[in-house]
Amino acid sequence: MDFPKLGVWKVVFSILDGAWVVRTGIRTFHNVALLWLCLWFIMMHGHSPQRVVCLRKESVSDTGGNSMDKEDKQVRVRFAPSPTGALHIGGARTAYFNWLFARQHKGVFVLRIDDTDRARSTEASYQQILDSLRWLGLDWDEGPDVGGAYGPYRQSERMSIYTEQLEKLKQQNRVYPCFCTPEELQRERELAQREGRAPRYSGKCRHLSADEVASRLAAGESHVYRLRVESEGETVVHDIIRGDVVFQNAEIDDFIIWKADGTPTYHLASCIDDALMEISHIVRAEEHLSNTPRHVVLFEALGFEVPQFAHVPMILAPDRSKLSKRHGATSVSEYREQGILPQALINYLLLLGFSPGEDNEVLSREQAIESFRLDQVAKHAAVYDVKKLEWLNAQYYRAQSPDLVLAQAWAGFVERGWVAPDETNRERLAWLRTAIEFVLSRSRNAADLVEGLRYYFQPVNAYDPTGVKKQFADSDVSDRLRRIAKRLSEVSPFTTVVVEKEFRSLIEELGVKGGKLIHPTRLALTGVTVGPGLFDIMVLLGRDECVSRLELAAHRIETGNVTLTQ
RNA sequence: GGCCCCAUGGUCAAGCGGUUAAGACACCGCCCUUUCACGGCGGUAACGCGGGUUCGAAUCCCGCUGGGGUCACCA
Repeated sequence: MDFPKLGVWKVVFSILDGAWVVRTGIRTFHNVALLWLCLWFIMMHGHSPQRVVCLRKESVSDTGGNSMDKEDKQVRVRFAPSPTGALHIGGARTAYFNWLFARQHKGVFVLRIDDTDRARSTEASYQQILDSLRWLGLDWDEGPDVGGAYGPYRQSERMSIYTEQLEKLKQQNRVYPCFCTPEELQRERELAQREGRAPRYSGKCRHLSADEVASRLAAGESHVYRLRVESEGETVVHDIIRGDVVFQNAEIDDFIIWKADGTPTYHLASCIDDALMEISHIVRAEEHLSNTPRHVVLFEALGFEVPQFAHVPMILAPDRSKLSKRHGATSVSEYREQGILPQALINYLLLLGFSPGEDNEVLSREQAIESFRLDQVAKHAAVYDVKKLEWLNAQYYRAQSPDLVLAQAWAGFVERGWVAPDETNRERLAWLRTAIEFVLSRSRNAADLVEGLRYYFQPVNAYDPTGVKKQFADSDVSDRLRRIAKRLSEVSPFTTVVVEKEFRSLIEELGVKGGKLIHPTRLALTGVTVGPGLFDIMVLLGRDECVSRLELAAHRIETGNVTLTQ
């Protein structure tokens, strides 16, 4: 929008203002005056109010578009975990946002392993991170295992590249060797802390004479390299989520970019890789925001273009502290072990810090790609809520077909001895499928399913205590159970419709309320008070089993053994 | 402590100067039902505080408070 038009727009908006006043009620003389002014303006210019509204809508859609689409530069984003532990849910979300952004812009999602810390990096962690990402369905286009034109993708394999870039900086006198020992620096930091100063490097080695540097280097004295940072001016980080963030250069000290052991620090390696891998947008956790001015300075020192940044907020524990082990599951693999479905976890992660709009919060990966907007990611940290994750999991879990659930749960069934590993009996499998179908709608996860299925496979050795109090209390309850058993033993065919008919006729004969028979029967048959429809359970259990369980329960009630059994 | 970021119900989160301040989870009722779950209907519950700017502020500005991050030869 060019400048002269702005004035016109201002007037247009004033008119809209006036229209608002009319609708919301005229309260003040001022508003009345404004209304007349508006009417006058409209008449003078021959605009109807509808026309004006129309103009505004156009202006909104003009400025509301996604500016990314206009740039033809390819989107390249990366997720760069350090293999020093499991993939954290915070990391998973960062990876997901990167992935979404890449997929949405038909860009490239790069997986890079930031393992410059050789002491803490482990192969097991590397494998676990890859497994977790795959499980979540976050596929990468370039990475250590799949290769790509910008490899290698493990920093430990890129040492020659870093050395080369360091040489470049040395030649341009952008860095200088620093001989201060860690202990010395530690002492200085502590002193600064005590005196209330910012703990910043003093610059002691910055002005060493060329001779001294040469001789100390020749003597093989241990040293690091620091970047010369201008203390004048300011560095601006353009952040897609937060807008411009300004840092005074005086706040940035001559930070270390090369360690004494001859390896680059994270800052150096990361910037070199991002530049050389032509990363267009760095989407990473908020904890890096404070480091970003250093990175901007580094990119510039290296002579590289500065990529765009987006710092996504952190995920906090319910007490608003940093998420840690004591808050329960924090890694993707733990959720996986707990029976959380990847679709559910990924969906939940999206909702943490982003609102897809509309009312639907249960959305597929494809819908997520479509609705995701990086610039609309929340600025504030989110507290994670297991309850909502579990609810989402239930949504996905129940939506699965019984056959799929059967396949997934099979190993667990075998382990419990509920099915033979090589079961091929058609009736048995169909029966199992039906049992699952009835329990599935009442299950939030695999553990619920197992619980709901238990009594089909195991004898009832305990009865729910509150159920006993309520349903087994009547003096004639054991007698009723025996009569039910007797009646059932004569039912044929033993199918839901027939069983229910017989059951209900017995209710009538006895002249009691349905619940008086139904509830004790359920408890006798399953040991619990909840579950699928009673007649469905009966048919699945089979006539003989029902009869014997009813008689056993009756016997236990009569002998007072009902609460003692284990 | 310096610097940086942030602030709407218990939690997630709409909102972009005029709204009865959405929606979801959780919680509480009611309905459905042989129980439970699902589902349906309804309810409780929020703009951290103080100053401005404005006819009008959750929305813009300043301060405070609170939370978080960072200041490593970790990433």
